[in-house]
Amino acid sequence: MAGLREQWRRTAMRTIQERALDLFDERGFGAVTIEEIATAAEVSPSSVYRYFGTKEGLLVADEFDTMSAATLGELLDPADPVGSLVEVVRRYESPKDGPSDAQGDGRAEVGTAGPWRRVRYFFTEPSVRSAALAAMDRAAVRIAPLLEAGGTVDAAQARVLAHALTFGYFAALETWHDDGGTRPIADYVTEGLAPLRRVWSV
Amino acid sequence: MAGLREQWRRTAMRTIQERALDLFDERGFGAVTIEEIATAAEVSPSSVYRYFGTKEGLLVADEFDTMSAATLGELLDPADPVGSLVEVVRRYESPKDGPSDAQGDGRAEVGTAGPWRRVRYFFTEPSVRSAALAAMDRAAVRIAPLLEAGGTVDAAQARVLAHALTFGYFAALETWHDDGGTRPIADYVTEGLAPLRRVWSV
DNA sequence: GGGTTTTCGGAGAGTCACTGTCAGAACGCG
DNA sequence: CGCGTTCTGACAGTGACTCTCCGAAAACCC
Repeated sequence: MAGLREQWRRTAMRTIQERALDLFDERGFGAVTIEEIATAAEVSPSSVYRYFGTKEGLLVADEFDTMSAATLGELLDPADPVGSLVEVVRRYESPKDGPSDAQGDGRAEVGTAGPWRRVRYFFTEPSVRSAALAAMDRAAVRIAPLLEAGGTVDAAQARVLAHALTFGYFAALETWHDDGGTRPIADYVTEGLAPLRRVWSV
Repeated sequence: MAGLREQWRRTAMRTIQERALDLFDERGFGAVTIEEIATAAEVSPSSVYRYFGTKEGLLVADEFDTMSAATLGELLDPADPVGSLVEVVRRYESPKDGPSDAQGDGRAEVGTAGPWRRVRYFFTEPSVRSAALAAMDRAAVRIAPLLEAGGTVDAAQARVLAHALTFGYFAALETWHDDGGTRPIADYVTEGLAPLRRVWSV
């Protein structure tokens, strides 16, 4: 099913991202060129653009972008979107893949390993932050119709609430980052978005 | 008080923006270079960058960015931020400066004149949209501490709610734009953000 | 398994947004 | 009018990003 091409494409993308992260961590985002990343990953600069579109795209690869509408619909409960969001975060933030104790030294720290390694740049590099905001916006556009299907709000309100959810998540993520990334992200989302729950309470 | 320099700077900025809008409307955002804008406005490209930073900055000149914290504090009521936002929009959207009937033909249309002329590009040019999102984000960062001072939420929640407000406004603005821009923006904000009011209701 | 089609990565050239630096000019002030 | 400050324009440079073309390898068909 997964052809050779598709398979190689995935591994290539992962290695490109890892090499890029290595270079970014070493010398800073701005001081690394696409050409250097391409050389380090043993691909052409063209491929980096084909895969990720922009330099920021190397860090902001939105999982929601590739997620089908059906899958998204399963995850999100229109009656309790905040709860659904927390659940998604909690599931994605599994101990194995999460940032906690990735090096076995008993300490969790932002940017050491796991899928959250890249998140650090969301809040330190302005251009990356902007790209992350754009990703949140795209997610909101896809979530809005699902909220509308819930029934209690119209299309315009669903659009507003979808943005409130995704960017509220972003804000919670920043608080998590500012805190040093030790406690689970899901906790920050739960606490930070608590006031928003009132919107959907009877 | 306003020295000659400051005065000339302001008029220069306005003419640059107007020339830029003219060119954008005529040939599209992507097809116009900074150099062409500079030539049309009879300034150097350096000045364009000095004034606006980026090409998108020509369209996304955020009023909140230049607004002092004190002024912002006066406008925003922590007990009813949604109402404050509606009030600010209503005041800014005065009939004279607004998009309504600017040509005296009895029709209001998006992008014909007034301060809302540039808003059209927020929702048609991806890079401009991204810049607008970044401006909303900056506004949220400034608003958050004011919400916290209200007393009912902590810092993390204030950050979430500030983002919910600013990006909710953005969403309402898009609905307004999609509708053709005939009805007042304040109406869209009022209706779109209505569910968010529940957050602050007793 | 051989021939055809389709797809995809690499190479190269080109555009343009954006960043510095620097010298000169205009302004503000005494 | 003279002096220090501030702003402007000119210039060169960097690098992100786009576009096009070509060869190779995978996918498809028999």
